[in-house]
This record gives sequence, structure tokens and C-alpha cells, in this order.
Amino acid sequence: MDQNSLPPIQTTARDDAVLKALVGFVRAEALQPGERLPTERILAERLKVSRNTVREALTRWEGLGLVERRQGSGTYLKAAVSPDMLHLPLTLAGGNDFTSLMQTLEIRRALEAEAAALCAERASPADIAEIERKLDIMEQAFRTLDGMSSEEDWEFHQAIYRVSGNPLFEQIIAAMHELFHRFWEHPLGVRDFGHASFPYHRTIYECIAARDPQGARGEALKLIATVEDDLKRGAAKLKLSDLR
Amino acid sequence: MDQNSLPPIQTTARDDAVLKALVGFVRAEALQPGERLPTERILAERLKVSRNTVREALTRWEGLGLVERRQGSGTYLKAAVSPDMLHLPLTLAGGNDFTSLMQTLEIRRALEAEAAALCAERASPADIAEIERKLDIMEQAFRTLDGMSSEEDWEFHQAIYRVSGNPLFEQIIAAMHELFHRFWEHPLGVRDFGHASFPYHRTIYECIAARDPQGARGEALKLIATVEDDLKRGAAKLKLSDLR
DNA sequence: TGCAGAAATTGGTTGGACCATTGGACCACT
DNA sequence: AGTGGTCCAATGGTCCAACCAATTTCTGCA
Repeated sequence: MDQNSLPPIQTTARDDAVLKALVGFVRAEALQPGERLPTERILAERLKVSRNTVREALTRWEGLGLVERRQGSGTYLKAAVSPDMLHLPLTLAGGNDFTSLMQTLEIRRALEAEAAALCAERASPADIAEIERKLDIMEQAFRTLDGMSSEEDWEFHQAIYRVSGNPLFEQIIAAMHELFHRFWEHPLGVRDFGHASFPYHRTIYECIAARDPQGARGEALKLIATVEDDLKRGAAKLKLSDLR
Repeated sequence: MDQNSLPPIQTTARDDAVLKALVGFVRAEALQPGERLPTERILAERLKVSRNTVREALTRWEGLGLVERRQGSGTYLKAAVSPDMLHLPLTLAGGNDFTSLMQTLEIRRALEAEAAALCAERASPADIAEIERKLDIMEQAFRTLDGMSSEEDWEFHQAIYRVSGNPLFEQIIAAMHELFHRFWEHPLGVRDFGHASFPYHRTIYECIAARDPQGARGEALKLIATVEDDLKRGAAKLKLSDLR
């Protein structure tokens, strides 16, 4: 018998209907990220469902990072809502820390290089000026602190992703960044972590300013390579100390 | 069941605490995907919270695809739960279909090339044999159907990601694949979509078998380029037909 | 006018109730 | 033994009416 000839029938789906109605509402009102949604009580009344059902639907959205609830204040839209949303659950192999960290870097190596190249192709003069500004801030912080500043460094990179014109770069690399730092609790004992990557920030910028995609790609690869080296040095050190 | 594996909740932030308790419970009981969780009523009683609070927590897990609820039956674990999990909500710029499709391809271009290169570096003889098997199946399907078969083609690529040794490749590219096909409802009128990519599957395999990372990277780039070309052709065609 | 405290608003939690679906137990009939 | 039917307890889905906790807004006094 053809299994497909008897698909499961559609059972009740109240909260799904609520979500669909909410999508419609947000689009109809043209709500922008940051704006407040109607209160749960009002939604329940308008949609003719109980407040509990509304809450279940909103809980789903909250779990997907679409919405933020603040007790006593309201529920706020956090991201543009669109039907073209995909929810990507990422899990690492769960091996030791070193393996996980290297895996996030492998992804970053591929994406950073591509983003830098696209950025060099597409950057407008204004974009280039913005990136240079972020670079200056980062270099300033580096000299002041005598070391890499995660914050300013990350902002520089984000500027590049944004100019690449493809929002997926920023989203995916940001996830890698978060994964990386989740395993970075104990810093493997490498004091000057990131030092080696410093000069490549400027070389990447120069390639972008010169509209040199291949050059930018190469410099980005070199940058990631220094981070991988730092990581390997740290892992070797850790292994030694593990042996007492 | 061990009663001690479900200690009562005490602090505020109930539902988060409930989730944490559930993670502990699943690990303590070593629950495997497919197994059933305790009923909501039992969880509520054990954790000393109301059933609604338990439901909010479970709704979050359900939204994250971690768990499946079946009315009248129970709540079942769908995926292995681990603390090294990250959920990444992806949203495309939401522009027209063509832009979105190209953006997923830009990500794939970066990742496919890297995965192919890593695969060529790390493939064992058994891995290479497995990839060749998938390639044969795909080529067989191509000749039979006189065109690309999404199913077999995808399996070939997946084998490469798996051999790369980094599970993130498969997860992220799979997400891109799904995004791509979400916009692929109306096929832009390109009849022989994917035809051009066919020969590169074998060249990629040959580079992998020859342990030639740079070659594999290059062939993977060529493959993606053909898909991008198909897409551009389709977009041009569509634009013409839009003009009547 | 400035600001502390009261009042209203809003999400968070609770407990209880009922409905719809599921799956197993039981039974009559073949 | 097998088939189908009926019943019933278990379970998730929904609803309601409160109350709690955090936040915002208003009010009235200094």
C-alpha cells in the first residue's frame, strides 16, 4: 500500500493559529523591532482565546528570540518577523574543549574569508570610512590595554560582515563566536592570546579599501590562522600541565 | 524512577529553573531520543510548581525541536539534550526571492569549499569508498531521470560534510539547503536546473580520492558557480515574463 | 517645580476545571 | 485465535479566575 495515500489528518492547532494571527498583526501594523505588542490580556480578548493560549504562543516566539517579555512593562518585538525564518539548532560533537574550539574556527575560516572578499567587492566609500573608524577604535584600545580587546575587535569584524551585504554572515559567525566563548571559560593559560592577529586587522582593511577581494580573503585567512596557532599552543600547554 | 533526580524548585525565574531541572533529569535518567518524559502533572508535583509553568518550559523545548508532545500519549524526547547547544535563529533580509537564494548560495560557496578541502585532507580509504558509492548512486539517478535528483545529490554532499570531521558543516549547510528550498516553490522556469553542476560531482570526488585539498576546493567552487548561473538565468527569465 | 509614594498596568504563577485524543483492557461474536 | 466494538483511565490542550512581582504612570504634598 502506498503510505502516502493516507497522510495524517490535521488535528487541532490553536496556538499555531494564534501565531499566524500574530504574524498577520505585526505585518498589518508594520511593527518594527523594539516596538511593543498588545498586552496578553488584550490579545486574548481580541483573538477570542484564553490568555494561557496566547502565552504559549508568545513563549514559542520568545524561545526563538523573536520577542522579549518584560514583566510590568510589556512584550517587545526583538527581530523583524517574517515567514522566511529558519531556526537552526547547533550542537557540537561535545568532545573536549579543544576540538570544539577548532571546529568553530574552521567555520569561521571559511566564512570570514568569504565575507572579507565580498566586503572588498561591495564596500561603498562610506562603508570603508565606517570600517576604518572601527579599526582605529580597535587599535586605540589595543595600545591602551596592551592587548586585544574582545569588544572593539568584534565590532570591527561585525562591520565587515554587515558591509558584505549578506546578513547570514553576521548571524552565523555570531553564533560561532558565542560557541567559541562558551568553551573559553578557562583560557588555557595563553596570556597574549590574540596578539598575533592584531596586524592583520589593518591589512584586511587596506585590501578592502583597495577593492582587492583576493587580498582581503588571504589576510582574513592569515588572521584566523594566528588564532588557531594560539589555540594549539594553549592546548599543548594544557596537555603538559595535565601530566603534572 | 529515582525520586531524587527531581528536586523541588525554589528561586524565582521558575521556568528557566524548570528547564534546568529537566536537563538534569534527562541526564540523570540517561533518557534517549524517543523515550517518554514524565507527564506534566507529575513534573508539576515533583518540582513543586504549577502545571502551567511546566507547560511553558516544555513549550520552549518543543519550539526548539527538542521534544514532541502527543495528546493523549505523552511527551517524548526528540533529540539528545546537552548543555553545548546553541539555537541560532536565521532570518534573511526578506527581499525578493532571488536575493535570498543568492545569499544562501554565498554561504554555501564558502562552506562547501572548505568542507571539500577538509574532506580531502582527512578522508580515510573507507570514507573515500563511501563517497564513491554515493556518487555512483547519484550518477545512476541522473542517467535514469535525465536530470539532477535532489535526493541523491544531497546525500552525496552530506557524505562529504560528514567526512570533514566537523559536524557544524552539515548542520549549517543543511539549514542553507532548507532555506534555499523554501524559496524554490516556483522554479523560476528553469527546466534543466542543476544540469551544469553534474560533472563537478565526479571531479570533486576525484580530488578527494587523490588527497588534493586545493583541487577539491576549486571544484566545489565551480559547482556552486554553476548553480549561481542557473539562478541568474532563471531570474532574468522571470524578469522578462514579469514585464509581460 | 520636584519628587516620593500610591495606583494602575503588565507579565509571571497558581490551582482547578473541563475537553479531545490516545491506548489499553475487556467483551461479544465469528 | 481473531476480529471488531465499547469502555475507561491517562495525557496533553484549553479555559478561567485569581493573585504575585516588576514596571510604569499618576498624584499630591513640600
